[in-house]
Amino acid sequence: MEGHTYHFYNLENQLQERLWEVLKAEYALFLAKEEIPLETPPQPEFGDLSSPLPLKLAGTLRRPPLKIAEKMQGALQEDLPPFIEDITVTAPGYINFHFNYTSLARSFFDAVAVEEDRYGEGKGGKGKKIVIEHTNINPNKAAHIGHLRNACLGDTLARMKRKQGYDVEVQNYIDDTGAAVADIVVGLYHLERECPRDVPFDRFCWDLYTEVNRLYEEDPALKEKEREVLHQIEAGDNEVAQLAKEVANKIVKHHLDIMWHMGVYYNLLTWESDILHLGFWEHAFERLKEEGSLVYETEGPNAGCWVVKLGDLEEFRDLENPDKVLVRSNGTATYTAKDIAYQMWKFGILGKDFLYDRHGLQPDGTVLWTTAPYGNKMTRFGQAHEVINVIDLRQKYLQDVLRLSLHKLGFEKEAAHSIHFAYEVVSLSAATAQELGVEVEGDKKEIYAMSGRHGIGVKADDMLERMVKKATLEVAARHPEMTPEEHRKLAHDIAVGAIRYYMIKYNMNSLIVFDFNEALSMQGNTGPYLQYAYARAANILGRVEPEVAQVVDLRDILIPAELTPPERELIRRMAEYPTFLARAARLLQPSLLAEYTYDLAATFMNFYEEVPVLTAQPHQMRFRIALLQAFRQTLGNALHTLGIPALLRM
RNA sequence: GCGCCUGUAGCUCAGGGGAUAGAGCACUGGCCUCCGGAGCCAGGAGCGCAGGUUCGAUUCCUGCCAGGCGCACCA
Repeated sequence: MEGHTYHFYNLENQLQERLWEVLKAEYALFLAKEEIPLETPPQPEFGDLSSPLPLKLAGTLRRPPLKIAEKMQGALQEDLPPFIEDITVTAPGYINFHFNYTSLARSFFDAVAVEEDRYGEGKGGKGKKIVIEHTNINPNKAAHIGHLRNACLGDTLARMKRKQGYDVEVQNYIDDTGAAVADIVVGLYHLERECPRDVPFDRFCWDLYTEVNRLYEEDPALKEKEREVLHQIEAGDNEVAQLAKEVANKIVKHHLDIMWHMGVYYNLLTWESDILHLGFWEHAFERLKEEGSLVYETEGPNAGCWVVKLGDLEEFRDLENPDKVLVRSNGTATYTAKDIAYQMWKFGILGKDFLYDRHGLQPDGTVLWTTAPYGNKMTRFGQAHEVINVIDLRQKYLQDVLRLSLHKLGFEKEAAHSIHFAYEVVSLSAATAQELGVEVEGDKKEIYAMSGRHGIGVKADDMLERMVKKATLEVAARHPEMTPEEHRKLAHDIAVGAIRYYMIKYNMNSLIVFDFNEALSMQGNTGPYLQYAYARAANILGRVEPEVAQVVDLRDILIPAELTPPERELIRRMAEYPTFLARAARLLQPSLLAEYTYDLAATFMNFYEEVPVLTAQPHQMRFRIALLQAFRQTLGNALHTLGIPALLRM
């Protein structure tokens, strides 16, 4: 694509490219470049990177794999990236690439020197806008660790996509008109509960929500009150609706506060009440009726409803009643209907827009906007190429309905660009459930689901506070010279690192069984381990004599012809950062980047133990200082992508 | 009943058609005259079961077993 101007960037892609070319030239074979296998060999004798491609092709080419490997080896040698110094072939048919680490280091140093904190970024997303919706906590109670997983995943995803050049708009949807808020209003208004002065409002609501739901079961008349409140909220312009708005506002404040503590920021708050009052659905309804894609049923189970027919789609064929009702026989819209209108707005195809206002400045210095009943017109929001909804796996069916409905309603492109970022939920281990006072009894279950309705769950700020406390003890023990405030500040950053890493290190299909013991760990494969690696590197660099530091420049530092194994490993890992970042962003898989970053830190830890820096010979010391500078930059960039604070001391 | 997801070391998880399946925790034994021991090195132990496809399966397909979650004119 770019001729043969080699750069270590996407080292693997370049080798795939070369293999592809050779395949074309020698065998007139065309394979998808991503399908050309490359792997890290188990033994150093087999090189640094190798391909079993000949084995794969032996069948189709009807030749012994070893012969194919040898022929390809010959062709490959005619034009090699500078950091490949040798190609060997081993039985039964592997092509092995051996790096020239001095040349690789040169190329890598150049890139870091030029790009600095942008090292590793890509530009594949240039000119494309993505709307990412995450957090979306019902504004009726304190946030818990399940919400934390959602926010950490969503925020990391946003950071990764931004670093691929995408224009990312992060939205946090606030359902301020739903049953959840109504239940709190029932408690405050009808049961006349009051929040004690010394209790944070979100915590008070956590308990109130549980109480109200318990009372519903005992007293059906109270459940009637919920319906009444919902009607009043929808109608607006009354005392109850006002109270609901107040509740939602206060709770959202708490939610934003904890998320900001976690380093999670947003661009826009979208309020369901605005969607409601602006008539998003009614507007969409008219459009869809005009286009004839909605069906009015006159018979069958859905008689009297407007539906979207999903029965002929493969996903829904076997369902008992596959069609989705959007407008009930009483004329009201279902939740899915509103969701469709909202999704249409995100893509800029609704033909209607919100009004906007500044919500305020976030701690990172960016402005948070909000939809508002009496705001201003603005054109910058929505209009996405791609929409990613970060919602747990349990919503899969509904998200499928949403996407397929768009498809059936004639918005094929938008349907194809509607992505459900689905992740498994967080549950509680038996030990943690017990600690929270959940009745464990004799049923011996291993895991306990969290439940807002039943008040079962670990609150996000309890989690953070416990983590901070633990980290404070550690920091205070190590740094008696620092003030308690400094201890607390550092501990906070460590806690954020620990929690964020914990929340994204599992892949999305993996159910997190939350256990305090494990989650509070700061050893091994954890966030603080990454931060510790950074602090150690920074510590060495801080001890470099100024006159030495002056002469170390990544761009012209002399790189020894012979490098030690830990040096080579470190160079290789660092050079892989752009590849991993791009892959994690493309596959929407934050855990891949977490894993990479852990490997990078571990590789450095090994280097740290094995290779002296400040006590080495002058020329070697200078090179190793440069290596550490590059490491600090690379790890720092990776940490930034993960939203984990990089610390000079800890 | 139908659909989706998951079964890998004692525990929590990576990996994924190819050369000896990797981490962390826990356990055992080592490592500070040397840049911070939140660390490093070493050790034991594992792909749910049965078929199939393939030169090659832990990976792909089918069935079974076990667990989780979904399948509204609720939000």
